[in-house]
Amino acid sequence: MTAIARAAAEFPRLVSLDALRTHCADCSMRELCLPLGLAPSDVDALDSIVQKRVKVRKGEPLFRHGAPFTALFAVRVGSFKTTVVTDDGREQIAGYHLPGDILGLDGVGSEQHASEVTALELSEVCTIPFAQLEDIAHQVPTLQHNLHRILGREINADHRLLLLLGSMRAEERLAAFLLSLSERYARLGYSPTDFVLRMTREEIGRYLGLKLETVSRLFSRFAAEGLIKVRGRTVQIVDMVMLKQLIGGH
Amino acid sequence: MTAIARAAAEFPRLVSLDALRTHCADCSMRELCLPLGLAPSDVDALDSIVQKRVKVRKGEPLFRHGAPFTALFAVRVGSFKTTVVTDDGREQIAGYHLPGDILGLDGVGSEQHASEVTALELSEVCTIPFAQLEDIAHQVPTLQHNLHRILGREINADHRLLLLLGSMRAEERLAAFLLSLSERYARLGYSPTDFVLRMTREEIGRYLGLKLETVSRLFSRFAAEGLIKVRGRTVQIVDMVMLKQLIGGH
DNA sequence: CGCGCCGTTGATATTATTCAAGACCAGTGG
DNA sequence: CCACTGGTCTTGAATAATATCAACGGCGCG
Repeated sequence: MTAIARAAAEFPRLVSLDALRTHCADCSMRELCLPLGLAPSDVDALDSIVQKRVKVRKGEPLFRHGAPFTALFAVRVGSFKTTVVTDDGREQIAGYHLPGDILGLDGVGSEQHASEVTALELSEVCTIPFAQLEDIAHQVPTLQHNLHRILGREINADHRLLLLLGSMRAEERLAAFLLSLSERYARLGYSPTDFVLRMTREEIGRYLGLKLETVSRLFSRFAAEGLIKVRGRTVQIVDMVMLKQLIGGH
Repeated sequence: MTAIARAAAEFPRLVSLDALRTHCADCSMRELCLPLGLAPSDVDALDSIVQKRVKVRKGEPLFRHGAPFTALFAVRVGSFKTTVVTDDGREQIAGYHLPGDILGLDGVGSEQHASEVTALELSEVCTIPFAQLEDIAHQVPTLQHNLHRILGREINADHRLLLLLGSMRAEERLAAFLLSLSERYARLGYSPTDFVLRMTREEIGRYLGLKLETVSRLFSRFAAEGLIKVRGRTVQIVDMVMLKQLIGGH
């Protein structure tokens, strides 16, 4: 593991204290977020409604199940989980979110959030009031189009998870999970092979539709088979090819 | 050949397109579909881009996995399924669709459809070219808002299915499936207790993440317990209360 | 009438869960 | 500095749930 990759994985980004407002134009997530492809003047328009950064501490909710839907959130720093619950309290984690991701999309379909978003570590988001976003999107076709694409990509991500939950065996699920994290970290400029999980075994299980013991056993087995190295939440992918072959190996 | 291509081939030019046009204003699905809450003049604007009805025969695809995304479709008559597939060919059914539902939302996130939609019986859809829909939505805020809500509701529906697949036992899944169908038929003005399934046991299984034998056994068991009556695909819900209690009964 | 798909049911195998015990690890206070 | 504590993680053994394999019945359609 390189020092840079390790540092990036282990420490949340430092936040400069002097900037009170978020400026999309300066944001390192610009190209992964809503402003993608916008003209500078349109980025300013978007900027004007984006409220200043909000810090969320580890374990704290950004919004709760049933809360009124007023805004979307863009992850700047840190990571989050989205959970859905049954009437009798069982939970399913519908997604893990990294910088650049947009949170709260589940509220777009109704007046209330059907899910709950919680920080997995000290994190930071930009708040984007939805009514105002719709107004500006109405004037800026590219922004409207970006919003559509973000909603559409959420649907695609959910479909991939449905496929995983509905048709894959436990070992395939975990392999797919690790590979998906790898890919996402790579896209953010981090190491695709070395990273630190931000969630517990139980949370991984609630995402993959498995019990925590099953997840733990699989980590041990993957390590014994030389596919990965694990030490607690630190994971190193040793044999990416085999891991990929594992999916679809019936 | 997809249904659209066939329709284009089958209707010669001498047939007046106007006569074949769908008019949202007259459509019985008006209040369940995109035009909801639109002023009459705005309905006309939407009408102007909605292409003539397309018939899709049983088992035929409306569009295939990987096909370029150009349009959304509104179900007028009949029913459809949306399927997602793994690289190695395993399928998951992500949704069943009834009149008033909008199909093809999975394409909004990219240039191509990630899923495939197939008719379960002789069905009929309206084709809504997406680029033109975005244009009109740009002029009609209510329509833009409706589009957002439709995308958002798809996310909510997917989340409910994730919850089902990730956290429910087989019997709970089937009960939830039957209750969800019941509710949707009721909303369409049909009986909430008596309906005919349009899909095979295997398709139900691919939706619920179960094998067809398991689905069949559960139907038999529910019938033996007096919850439902089954004859082939004809289902009658006898004890709605018990069926609801079954979910979350662990 | 017969063929093919669909559905049911039984016996068995497999997979993942449950229950249980203990190890590890970081933080805390004596 | 060390023991203590609570949460997390690992591992084993027994159990439960669902899948698999297999046979057969039935219905609808050509």
